[in-house]
Amino acid sequence: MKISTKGRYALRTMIDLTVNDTGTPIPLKDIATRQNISLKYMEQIISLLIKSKLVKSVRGNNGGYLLAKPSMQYTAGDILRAAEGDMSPIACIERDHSNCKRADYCSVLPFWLGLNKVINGYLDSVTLSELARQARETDKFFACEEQSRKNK
Amino acid sequence: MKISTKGRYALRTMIDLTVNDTGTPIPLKDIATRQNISLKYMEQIISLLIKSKLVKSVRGNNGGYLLAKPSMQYTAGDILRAAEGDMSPIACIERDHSNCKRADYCSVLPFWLGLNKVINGYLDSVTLSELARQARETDKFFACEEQSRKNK
DNA sequence: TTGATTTCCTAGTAAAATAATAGTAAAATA
DNA sequence: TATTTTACTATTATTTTACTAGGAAATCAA
Repeated sequence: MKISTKGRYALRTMIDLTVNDTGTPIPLKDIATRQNISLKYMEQIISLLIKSKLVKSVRGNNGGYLLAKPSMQYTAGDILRAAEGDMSPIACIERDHSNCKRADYCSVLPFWLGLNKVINGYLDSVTLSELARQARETDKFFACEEQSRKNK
Repeated sequence: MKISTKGRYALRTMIDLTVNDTGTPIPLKDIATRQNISLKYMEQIISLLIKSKLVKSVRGNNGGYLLAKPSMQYTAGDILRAAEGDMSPIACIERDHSNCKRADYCSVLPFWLGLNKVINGYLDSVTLSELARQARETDKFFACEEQSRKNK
């Protein structure tokens, strides 16, 4: 049960956008360089954030990306759910839990719902601004990179 | 970030062993039939539980499997960690978090450690006997089966 | 001691997911 | 018009998942 690079890179992207915010659009190339992530892969990940309206984009020369709202107003859950699609630990309880036809009979469902609750509860208790603050405190902004193919 | 069939089947196996406990070994064939899971796949999963000493096995005719201790003394975390290998949300913090060389500089690590804590804290707050009780209360013991290949 | 049953162990494999790479079109600006 | 940057789509290598398969070893009952 691991969070994929999509989620982790998305979080780092959002933190980077916050920490390096100057009011003008930040080109993805800058973020990719700072975070040492492939630009092309990054494009796909940020497109997920665009679709969920977490970031605004400006095309063309001097274009780039901007947070859609103040960093206080994002939770880690918002970002991870946008990137990973869903943060529920089992398929049965994605979005509406109308997924599993056996839900009415499933004796384990309450247990999974409880797990889902503590996970998303925690994720939504942490704001992007808090993550950015911690990143600013750390001298340089590094993030865990294990499990990416590139670094093996 | 999903729990795989290994973890889910392992949990169902342990619940089945508890609910159907009579003191004598329960053959895996019986569990596989009741739970509608491939016997051969089940063998691999229960071998993980054997290795972690969660169940005892008796070979030969009239053989089968037994809980190694009272169901009160297992947590869902014990079972899922045995089956899934680890229940930490990112590789950096598996077992000892000596995995990631950049741990000292990682500004996101505290966030992931927090997530890890709420996940495993929850998993360890639920006992097998509690899960078995809920299974007994439900008329028939069903468990969610979505996401397995067989059922698609 | 033979046959049936059951665990144990290892290898193989199809499908899906992951983590990218690649190319090109469209927009914007200088 | 050249350059920069986002936007979109396709392709691909690798890994993981979820099995299937076969046979050895142990145990018991007849």
